[in-house]
Amino acid sequence: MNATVSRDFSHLRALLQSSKKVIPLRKHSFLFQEGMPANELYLILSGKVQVSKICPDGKEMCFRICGSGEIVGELTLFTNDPRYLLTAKVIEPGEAAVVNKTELEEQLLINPPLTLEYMRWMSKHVRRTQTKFRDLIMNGKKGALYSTLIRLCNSYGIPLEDGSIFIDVTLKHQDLANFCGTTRESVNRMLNALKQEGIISMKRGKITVHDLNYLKTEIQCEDCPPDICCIE
Amino acid sequence: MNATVSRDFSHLRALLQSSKKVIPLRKHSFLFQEGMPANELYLILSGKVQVSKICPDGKEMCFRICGSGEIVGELTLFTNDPRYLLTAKVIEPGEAAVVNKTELEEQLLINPPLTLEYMRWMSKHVRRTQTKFRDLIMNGKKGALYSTLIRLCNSYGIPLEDGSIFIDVTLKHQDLANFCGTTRESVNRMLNALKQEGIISMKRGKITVHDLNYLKTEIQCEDCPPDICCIE
DNA sequence: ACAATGCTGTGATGCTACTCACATTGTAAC
DNA sequence: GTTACAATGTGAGTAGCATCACAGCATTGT
Repeated sequence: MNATVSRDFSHLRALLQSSKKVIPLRKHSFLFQEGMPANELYLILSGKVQVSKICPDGKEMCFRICGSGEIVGELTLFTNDPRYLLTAKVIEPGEAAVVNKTELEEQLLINPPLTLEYMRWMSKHVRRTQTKFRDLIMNGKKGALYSTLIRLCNSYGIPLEDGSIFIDVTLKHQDLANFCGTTRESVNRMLNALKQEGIISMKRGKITVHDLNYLKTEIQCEDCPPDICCIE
Repeated sequence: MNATVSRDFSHLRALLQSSKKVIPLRKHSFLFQEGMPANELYLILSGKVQVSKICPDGKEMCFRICGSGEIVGELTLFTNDPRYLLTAKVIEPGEAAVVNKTELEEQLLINPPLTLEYMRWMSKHVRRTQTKFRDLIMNGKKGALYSTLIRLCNSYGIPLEDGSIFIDVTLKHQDLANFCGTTRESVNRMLNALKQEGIISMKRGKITVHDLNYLKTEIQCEDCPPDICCIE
């Protein structure tokens, strides 16, 4: 994942990294919250940040988990809207580089290679979202969960010797439910069913997927490349 | 809607319109289909085109309906993927301007105002998709349908004297179902319930919404601007 | 170590939405 | 107009999920 980011988006990353301002990410703190004035965006250097939308009725919808090398807060670029629409919560401590929004906008307009990278990145973003759409809506809640697990594998999976994939992110059942648009209880039941079948196992809150193919065939996965089929 | 497009995206539109090649859109024909080599994109001059993804099991997921002034096929820009991922079907005859993909890519890199417009457009795209996500996933199938109706009003609604909104697109129940990720029967039942309540009425396959507010409150609409809350 | 708190597991219950089946209505073609 | 076919309407049965309620564990802080 990070390899992909650095290969394809080296200019963008370099620019963001050149930022002098680095801030610590403290667990459970917010990088930004819905409604806050949006003047900057962030490059995650280490740690993990969860981006989600809080609904008026208290429900939460998770969109992304961002790790090292990923950009957060980009949605306010080139819009008139001066406020964040989403909330970014730190789920694993680390550091982030801070970039001024106006500065980046200016750079993007005069630096063709940078422009190209940014456009390429946005295109990918849109394609990712479309595949996710299909998964979350077309195959019921089971499809939504399986898809989320597959995407977690592609984004944060560490291959083990026996072919299993260890997902190196701590997610509560409630968090998974927020990704899938379902309930904690449903996630719990579905995960337990998968455990029974030996498809997955869990240890200290982290999931290992033993049979990724089972998940893929269940949701009629079309084997889109891992840089499309991931947690955005 | 079209007013918005021309105001915000005049450069982009002008470039696309300067294209010498114009093709007719014949009803039920395809502008492109999934898997076809993608070398060009299109500006709809008149008529309407529906963009959707066909799933392996025969189900269809609709993403957009594009009318005059809108750009179709943009997702292949700046990607290595030489093929269309979606299918564009003509649902109302008209004409489209054809633009070479490579040409547009080159233009985009050397023409800053154009670049700016394109990025702005992509940002909007992503934001639209995010709000749609919440609507389709968080409030059940009723939320999905109501959201689709609201978006249709914003994109293709014609205000009537009595405050009602006439949606000027002919959509079968099955098409609406494809937008919502539900079934024809469910759409039928929900629409009939809305008719009973006097919220909507139908005439020759087209819907008139009499009480848009009812739909909005039912899905906890946060009144996002119409250029975000629309059929993409 | 203990209490307090948060997370996970599980049954019971009811609503939501899908499926299947078929009737009715609308529409296009001849 | 008549016929054929497509689209809509509706009932019955069922699967899928949400909800509520509460018990068992695990983690954290003091």
